[in-house]
Amino acid sequence: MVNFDLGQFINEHRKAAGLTQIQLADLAGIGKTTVFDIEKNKKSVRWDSLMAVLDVLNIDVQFISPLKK
Amino acid sequence: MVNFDLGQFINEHRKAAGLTQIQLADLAGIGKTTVFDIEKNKKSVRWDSLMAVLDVLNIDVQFISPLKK
DNA sequence: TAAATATTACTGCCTTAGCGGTAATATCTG
DNA sequence: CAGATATTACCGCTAAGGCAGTAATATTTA
Repeated sequence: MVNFDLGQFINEHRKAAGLTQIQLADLAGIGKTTVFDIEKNKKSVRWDSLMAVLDVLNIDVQFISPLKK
Repeated sequence: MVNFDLGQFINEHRKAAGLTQIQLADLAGIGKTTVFDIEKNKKSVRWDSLMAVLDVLNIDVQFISPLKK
């Protein structure tokens, strides 16, 4: 997961879903600017904004640690 | 990953690491208030703040989707 | 129990993410 | 190519996240 390009990952999934940035923004309930920022790997976006996008694109998030849970 | 309690997950890892909230905040380069908010599952925190905490605690993030990568 | 430490909560200030509107490119499509 | 569509970029405004300081509880430890 080092240097993982989340922006590109999301971009690919958005296009695979046949959505424009504006459509994705509307579905996620956020602004188009934020979608653009996320795909450009802006790190200071809000966690819930990112989650909303991942949810629309059916992308799951997993937290892995040596202290397996 | 439905209804995953990230706040508690982080709380457990912080204690396993023997860190107080203030120590974790300092190591992550963020304020103690933010660490508190994260452990309380505040969703509107910034993505980079959360990442900084996960990094200190050696927790990896993985994004999973049907369109396997 | 008492003292020390940690967590939770609240306050006010400052910074900035998020936003829509707009426009300039870039890309797709007939 | 020309038109339509999409992406990228920039602009101010506003709401709210982040912060240190402080204090009230809660927890731990001697």
